Amino acid sequence: MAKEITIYDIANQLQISPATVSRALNNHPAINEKTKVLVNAKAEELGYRSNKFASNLRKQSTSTIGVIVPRLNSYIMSTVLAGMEKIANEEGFNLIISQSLESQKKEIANAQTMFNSRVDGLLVSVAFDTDSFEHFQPFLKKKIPLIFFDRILENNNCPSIVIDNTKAGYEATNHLIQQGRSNILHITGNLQRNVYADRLKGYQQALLENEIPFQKEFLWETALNLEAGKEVAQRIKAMPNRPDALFIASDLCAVACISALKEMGIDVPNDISVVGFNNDPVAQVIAPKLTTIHYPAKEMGEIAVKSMINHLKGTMNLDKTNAITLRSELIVRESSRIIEHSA
Amino acid sequence: MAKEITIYDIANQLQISPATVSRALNNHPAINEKTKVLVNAKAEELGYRSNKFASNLRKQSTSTIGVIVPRLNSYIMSTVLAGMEKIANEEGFNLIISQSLESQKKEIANAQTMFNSRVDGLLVSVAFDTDSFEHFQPFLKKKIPLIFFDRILENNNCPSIVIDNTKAGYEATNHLIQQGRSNILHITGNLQRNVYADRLKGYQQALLENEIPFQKEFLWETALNLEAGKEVAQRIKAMPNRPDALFIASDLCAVACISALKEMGIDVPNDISVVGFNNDPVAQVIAPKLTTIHYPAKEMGEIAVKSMINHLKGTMNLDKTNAITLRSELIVRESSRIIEHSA
DNA sequence: CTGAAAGCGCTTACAG
DNA sequence: CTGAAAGCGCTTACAG
Repeated sequence: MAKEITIYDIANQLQISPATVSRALNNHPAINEKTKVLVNAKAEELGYRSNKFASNLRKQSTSTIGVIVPRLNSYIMSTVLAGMEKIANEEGFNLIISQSLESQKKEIANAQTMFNSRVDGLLVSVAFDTDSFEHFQPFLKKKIPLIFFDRILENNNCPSIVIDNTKAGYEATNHLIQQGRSNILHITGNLQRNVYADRLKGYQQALLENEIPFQKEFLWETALNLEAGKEVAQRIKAMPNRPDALFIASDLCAVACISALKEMGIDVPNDISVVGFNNDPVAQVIAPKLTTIHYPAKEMGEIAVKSMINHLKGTMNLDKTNAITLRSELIVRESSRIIEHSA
Repeated sequence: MAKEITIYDIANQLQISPATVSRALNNHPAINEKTKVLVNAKAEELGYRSNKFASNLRKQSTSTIGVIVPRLNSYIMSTVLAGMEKIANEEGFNLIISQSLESQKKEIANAQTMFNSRVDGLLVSVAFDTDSFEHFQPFLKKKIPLIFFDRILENNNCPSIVIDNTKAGYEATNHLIQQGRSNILHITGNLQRNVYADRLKGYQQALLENEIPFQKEFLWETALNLEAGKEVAQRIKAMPNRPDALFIASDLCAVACISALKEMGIDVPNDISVVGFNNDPVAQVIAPKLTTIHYPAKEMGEIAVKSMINHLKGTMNLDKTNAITLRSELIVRESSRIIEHSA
């Protein structure tokens, strides 16, 4: 293996000190422009590459941001991560990504790994069953900034980046009511999580405003995945009094449910109208096309990393920031349009 | 900020040398078991965490594997990454992930960042338009192992992890022929990429064996995304002699195309049967359900990282490995069954 | 089984 | 604008 070039090699060849080389390479304002040019040229010539480990060791910082997500392979999360990677890459930061696989236990292990990796900051969307903040305490103690996004933990003074799930839930439900529906079944995930709890709040609020009583039997907590969608359809089929609409907190689940309903001969939207959540690409390719809430996933990722980096650079202080709320949007398509069909 | 605990603190409190502490912490065989127990207990007590930067600097290795993918937010890639993360996490390695966004230019920049981050190994699936190996040469020169997966670059002595795309393409096409189809349109991506070139080979092979002439007009190179699927449907509608089957090298594109065809009143599978590729969850939730090739994405990610780590640890030498081929599988569903419909 | 000592490649407070 | 020197926290060849 060829020997690595260091700042000492550059310093020797240029007959200047390593300190000057280091400063020139880092574009230190006190260094003469000509020296900088010389140093950079020589660095290029020798194929120098900075040793981040020496630098990190010395500076006691890592330019690395940790990210813990429930899973990598969901539409929302992979899109959030794509946004995060984009900004981190542009800003010269590295991302260390790990997945909790919806288990608090794995999330705790991941948090510890992140801690030991000395990430400069941590971005977290929590698992289905996380009910403790304990594993994040070490970060706060060390003043390592911690930002929650999407699925957040409350009451811990950490900033969060979310959409207004209550508003989104309200709009989804209200839209169904405007279409003349009143027996609206709400299919959701673990209600311990803000995203689902808030969507439920919005659902209830819309019912209340329209003087439709909320029925516990019309609230189903599921895994919100493909399989859950099929099961929901089965259960609906068996109901003596079927709902006339569904508000399902995930598109993939909604689409699986619609597909199963159609196989049973139940017409969507005429027998049952459906609204999903996320604006997953899948929503556009089924028939009928799925009405849903657009979730700004890429933007959420970009803003999360951007906020973190600004905070780390000191250009923005997050300590006073409580929450950043992004705009979501109801997208009406055929799955909830009862009167007319699309051409 | 509380002061970080180092091995010197442990050494002082235990009245032994830092060298012994270091060895005990790393479970060095020469160290007395009792000493190890003592050191570990004290480390725990003081809240010690190893400084990876000092360790990496000294050891000249990083326990970090770089991954460059075309994009994070596709079903296949996010699933591959999920598999990679799982193994890396279990083995105590970190992953640095970046996306080329299908551009060679960005891929070059990412490769350089990986190089400067001194990854111990690099895993790459190349962009649509990558036509040079130049940006990977620095890794080979430094003997940093490089493994290609899914979209590979050939003739460079790097091991690759792939499925047998030719066989998969053959099976998909042959299945359509067995169903009585003979005007089979093949929708694919950039043919510079092995995955698409090989699927085409399989397609041609199946035609040849069945004495169906290959027609250039029945091979369409597209972006293989949702929009492309819609456009394909438009173009088909305008054709005087429409194909009776489609083999589309991506499920999402296939599903978008089916959806558009149905809106035009073209029946799938009776007018046109369709086979996709990947076994994206979306394949199961449309009507008709999509016949496709199951792509072992998670396994591919797991094997890629596992192979890399084994190589780095010296338990497996990759230098003689040319390619690891994973099993793919044709999954027949309704979109290509002409005779009978599912119950 | 343990220790003393050197060194990995940087950065920066201090001095000039 | 530049330099000398110390130190970040480890690991390991060498010695005993």
